[in-house]
Amino acid sequence: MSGKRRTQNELAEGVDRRVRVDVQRNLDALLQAAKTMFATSGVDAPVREIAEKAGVGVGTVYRHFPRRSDLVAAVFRREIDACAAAAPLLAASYEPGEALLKWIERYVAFIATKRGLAEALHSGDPVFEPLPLYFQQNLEPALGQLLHAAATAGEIRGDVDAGDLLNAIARLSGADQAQRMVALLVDGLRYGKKASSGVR
Amino acid sequence: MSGKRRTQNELAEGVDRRVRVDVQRNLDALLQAAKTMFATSGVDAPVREIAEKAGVGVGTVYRHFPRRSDLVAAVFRREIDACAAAAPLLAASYEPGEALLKWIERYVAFIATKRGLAEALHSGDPVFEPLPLYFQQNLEPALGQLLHAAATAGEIRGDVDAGDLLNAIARLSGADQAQRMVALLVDGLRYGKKASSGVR
DNA sequence: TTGAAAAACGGAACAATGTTCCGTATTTGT
DNA sequence: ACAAATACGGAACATTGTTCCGTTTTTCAA
Repeated sequence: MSGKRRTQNELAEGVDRRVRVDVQRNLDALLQAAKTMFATSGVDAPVREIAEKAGVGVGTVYRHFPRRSDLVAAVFRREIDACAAAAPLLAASYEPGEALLKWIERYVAFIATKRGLAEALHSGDPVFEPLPLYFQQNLEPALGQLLHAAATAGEIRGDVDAGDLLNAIARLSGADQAQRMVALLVDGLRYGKKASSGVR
Repeated sequence: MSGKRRTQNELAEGVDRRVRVDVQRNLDALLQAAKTMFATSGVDAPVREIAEKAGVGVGTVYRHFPRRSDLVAAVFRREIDACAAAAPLLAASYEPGEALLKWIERYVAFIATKRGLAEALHSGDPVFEPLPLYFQQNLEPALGQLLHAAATAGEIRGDVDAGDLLNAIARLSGADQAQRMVALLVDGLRYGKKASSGVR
């Protein structure tokens, strides 16, 4: 016992203790429970209930997610990723205009299942700060591609900002008439398009 | 003193005791305080603070307004009325298309000053039930007139529902890019219009 | 003017929730 | 197997909406 092993409090930097198994287990259970809870009761589901459903104490929740919103963010990150990933797939399978429409449809469906998310997303509440950022960084490029392609193809006008559109749709979704309102917005996209090839 | 006067506990129906002066005074103070509070801190301002600013106890607040949202509703009713009243005025002073645009502008400004209202308005929360109804009943006819007039003049399409548009704008407002998004929505209005007379 | 009934008042007390704290239990590395 | 490190659970605290009730104010008629 003389080599370069680390006794208890020997050093402090560059450790590599592997993550404890219970941590991973609890984190998974938590994320799973939260996902279910958010889908059924909305993003305002009480932390206590989520913790209980996951079989852990609230302390555990808050150690992993300092703020309630961090949990929300974590749960949605996955689905956001999935939604973003759908863009290139659609772009490869359909013509520009069609791909754009289909992706928006997908996006609307995603937002719709998250009762209260759209509201929380952009409502001054500082607690939900991380979410919009992640949304933007991931969904904006995805939509941007589709938008650009469609504009190049002359299907829509070219001066629409992906971020704006993302926000607008998110805000519109959740309403009873969301479908119609989004359709109206999409028509707005076509309003000043340069060519008028594919519109009937 | 024998006529038809009511002694203390004589009858129970059809009384006409005039409203107590303190009631009116407190109600005014409350409405005023709430209005200010909502404008500065948003509609989520704590009841306690509003009560304090008005110089009354929370009990008084709740006697007048059973639910927190009732207070919110009362405060906004006035401004909603004012906004609705602006429609016929604009209609009389401008041509259909112009009047519509100006009113929407007015409406956007109104919504913008109420941080959080747009979100609360249509967010499942049963507490804010009375608001949407009042909005609809007062603003829908107002916008409906303008919409109809503009459609008749061929400035916009004729299949747009006033309620839908009201909701959509309310949801869009509050965002940083609200201006642009609403503009996009308005362009959507013009998309399928029958004639193309006044558009440059 | 006066006094009792009616109405309203203020704020303590209660309930629901987010968040923090800390004594205890679990896991890890030797 | 043991000690240090880490994580755990849940009680306790803070904030806010809402209810309750003893006290105060106002009204009305004599």
